[in-house]
Amino acid sequence: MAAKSLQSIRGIHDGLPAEVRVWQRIETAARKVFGTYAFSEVRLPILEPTELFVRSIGEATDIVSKEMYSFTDQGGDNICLRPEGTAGSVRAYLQGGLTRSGTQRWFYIGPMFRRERPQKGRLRQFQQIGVEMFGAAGPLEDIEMLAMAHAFLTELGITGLTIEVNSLGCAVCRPGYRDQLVGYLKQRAGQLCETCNERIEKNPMRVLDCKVASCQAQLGDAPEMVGHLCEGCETHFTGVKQGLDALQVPYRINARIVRGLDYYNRTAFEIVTDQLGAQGTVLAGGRYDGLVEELGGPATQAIGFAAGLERLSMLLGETEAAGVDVAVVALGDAALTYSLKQAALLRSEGLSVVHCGGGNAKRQFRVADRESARCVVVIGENEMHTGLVTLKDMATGNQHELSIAEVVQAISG
RNA sequence: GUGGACGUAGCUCAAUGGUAGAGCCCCGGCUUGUGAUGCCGGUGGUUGGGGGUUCGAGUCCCCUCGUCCACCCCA
Repeated sequence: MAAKSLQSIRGIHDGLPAEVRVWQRIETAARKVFGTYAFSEVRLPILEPTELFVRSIGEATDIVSKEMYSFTDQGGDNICLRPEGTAGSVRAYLQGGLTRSGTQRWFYIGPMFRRERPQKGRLRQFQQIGVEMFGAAGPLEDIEMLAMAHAFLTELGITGLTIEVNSLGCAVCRPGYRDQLVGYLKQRAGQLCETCNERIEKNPMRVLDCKVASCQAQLGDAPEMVGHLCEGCETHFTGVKQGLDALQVPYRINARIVRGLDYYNRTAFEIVTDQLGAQGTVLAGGRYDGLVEELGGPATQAIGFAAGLERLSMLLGETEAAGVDVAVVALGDAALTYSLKQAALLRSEGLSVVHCGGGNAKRQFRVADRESARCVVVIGENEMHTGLVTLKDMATGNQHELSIAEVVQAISG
């Protein structure tokens, strides 16, 4: 608590070694699994024109209306820190001229920014692992997307997750359903909570998953989107369900999943846990068939999802530090330079080596212990003369005089 | 943006309005070529910051910053 004036910004945290180890575990799993589905990594800008998100996410959404870090730069351009990854991906897809290059399967890992009040599982700078597929027509891509998300979380060994799937309909069937729902809600407006009354006009589907018990009590027979799908959406949704069944991907229909962002249609899904308090959504996504065209490209069906790295991390627990292979203890000033050379030799063989800094033996062994070194190589004047080193196994306490080559053999083998 | 809880040593936490402490960690010694277990000693704090009440504030009041939890919303 010492230096008060120099703190990171509220809700923006440091990734220190213990945390980053867990992130890397997640990233490794993502690269492995997404690779098996032939997805390629993209690295996209963190700064984007503000207009991009206004046009894609929707001006009325909370993200755009109050959560974006946007500002005017020295040249007068209105730019912002990206609040999510899909809009930028679409922008890059179009800008890169890839609309005639066949299906694009992308994933990315990186920070996103939203100026919200921080709480459990919610930060102002957070990291997402996102996946986008452009040129994804049928239910088949939806199925593979869900299967890939499932495989990813399975690879991580996270249990207690539920895959929830819904269909949000499309421009054909959603408006009619919406009207019907609004009518239903208006009849019961008196019994609904204050926020739900605000939601009736702004985002009526959100009323369906209100947490207030008295609201839920009113909504038992509320109309649901899945009961009002047009023929195209119905066929699509049925195809998705059949495919998931065939692949034995466990899921349940949650007719009350709502997507906050304007661009979603048809398949929407969330993978949720009950272990993270109010922020139970660990991974979420869906289809956004209209967005590419909306942003000036050719009509292109697309689907994607994003997972919150920090939320996943909270479900995994600590990852043990790798620990160094060898700690070098140099005894006597005469052996210092020589010991540095021996350390370099060990490193050139690929071992991870810490030099304990010379000085008294006890201190150096304590350093070796704190570094969780598997072995200590002791180098003093005796060793300099014989050309050998003393290798001590820190677990057993046994030690022998060996050549460097034998040390490498003993540790690697 | 709204509401609630909290902020004391590097960490985890004590201290009826009356001299700021403990455990762990760290450093040193017992042992100048041997760690993790022992014993002895030591460093470390403007009690988040600022103001107020009081003879006296870590403790009470106000403001501010931050953390956590929830709402809103979302990964």
